[in-house]
Amino acid sequence: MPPRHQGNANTESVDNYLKAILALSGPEERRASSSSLADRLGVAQASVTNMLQKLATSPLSFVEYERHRGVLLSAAGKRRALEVLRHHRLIETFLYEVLDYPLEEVHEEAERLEHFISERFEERVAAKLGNPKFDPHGHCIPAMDGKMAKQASVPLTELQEQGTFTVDSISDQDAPLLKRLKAQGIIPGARVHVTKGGADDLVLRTSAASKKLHLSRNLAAAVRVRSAH
Amino acid sequence: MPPRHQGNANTESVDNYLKAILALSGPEERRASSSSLADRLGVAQASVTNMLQKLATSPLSFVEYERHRGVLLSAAGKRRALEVLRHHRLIETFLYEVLDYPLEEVHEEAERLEHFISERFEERVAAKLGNPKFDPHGHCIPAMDGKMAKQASVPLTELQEQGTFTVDSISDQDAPLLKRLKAQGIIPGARVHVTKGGADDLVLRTSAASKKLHLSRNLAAAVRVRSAH
DNA sequence: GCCAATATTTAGGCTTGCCTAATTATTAGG
DNA sequence: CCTAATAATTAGGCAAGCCTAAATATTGGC
Repeated sequence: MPPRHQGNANTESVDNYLKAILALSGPEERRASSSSLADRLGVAQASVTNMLQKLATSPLSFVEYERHRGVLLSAAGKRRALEVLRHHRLIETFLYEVLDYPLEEVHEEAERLEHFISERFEERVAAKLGNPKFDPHGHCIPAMDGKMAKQASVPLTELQEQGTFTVDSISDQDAPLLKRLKAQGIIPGARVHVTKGGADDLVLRTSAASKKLHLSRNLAAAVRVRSAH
Repeated sequence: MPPRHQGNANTESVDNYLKAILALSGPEERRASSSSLADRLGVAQASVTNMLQKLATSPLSFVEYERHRGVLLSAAGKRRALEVLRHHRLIETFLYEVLDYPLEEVHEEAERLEHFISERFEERVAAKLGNPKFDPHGHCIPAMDGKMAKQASVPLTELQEQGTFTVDSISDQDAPLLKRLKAQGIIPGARVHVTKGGADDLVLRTSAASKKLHLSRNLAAAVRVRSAH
């Protein structure tokens, strides 16, 4: 059979570009620069330009791209990116809840599998888990129609006042770091009392251990909190 | 980072060639011909020759290949093929047992995912399932060390005598066909009484429905039985 | 408003794995 | 045992995605 050659299909690589654009655009949907994409994806800048040109040209038109001006997801692109994100977070939840993975290992596995599961798999996993709204890092799982709740949390590093907060989510980007947070009881849902809000040395207390904790900027940046109820 | 370029790594494609060679070699470990591989993999013969040459040349040496004489798995190749087969069958079992997939859908999903799961995933799934020995089609799941029980069953089409048998396994290759077998109660473990052994029209009775069943050659070839206890 | 620093794009190449068409081996029949 | 049919290989190409190096835009500082 001749290759489908449908412009530019849903390959793993395309999915990864779309996901990266989604992440870099943020809630305000800023244009993402080629270099930021190259950074995030770990490829050369030229590769990014190349792919963006292909994506922009493709009849599927996942992106709106202008030379030297960065890129933005189209409606179709956003839909696809959110679908992959949904896959990712459902898989993470599944690995954690059903297969008892250690929290810090779910991301890497999900990153690989998200590209290859079928609609049926997605549906069955969601059903098994009771259509969860959040993954084990506390991140919101996009609904099937792509709708996703807005984030009302703030990184620990940007906290304005001291006080008591609930851990909303922790970053999945760095496994060893995540493991350290976990070891100190900083997981989604945990209560933290922040007693010193310096940018470089955050002091807090968790409800688990009553000892004071010092968080480096690194660690603190990986934690988002919201007001405690 | 420079590409690993380690001769010929464990790509999806390589895995599929190794699996196909394993299947075509059979228990007697016959040499597999290029054309049979091309057939099974749905690629051109030239593609097979090409890949076999690469595999044979690679330092990993997964195969023993001789021009015009077909190919055989090396110890390393067999090890790898059995690992992928283990992945495949564990995933099938998992989809069936844990995610409640319809039997006829597990194969296709497993065929895709088998290449991408980690060792951890394999280990966790096996644990969750209690280290199963058989997949839902009745096929033996290779152990971690590659050991696999010998098959003591025979296809319905090669039955010498009439009598009562236990369904050992049913083929996973053709989903619609599998669905028809399932609908007639012919699934692993079912008891069948074969009353007429003609090659083209097999007549039998299952313990479920007491009506007589006629199986076409197609269907019968997809069923393996063993003596009933 | 110009120029250097930085960001981006173009040009040209590479590997993987596939393809078709043409060629060469092997094998089976008379 | 030779030839025709069949099987396998070689030759030459293509698309996807990546790369480096060279060229070109954009931008911030003076």
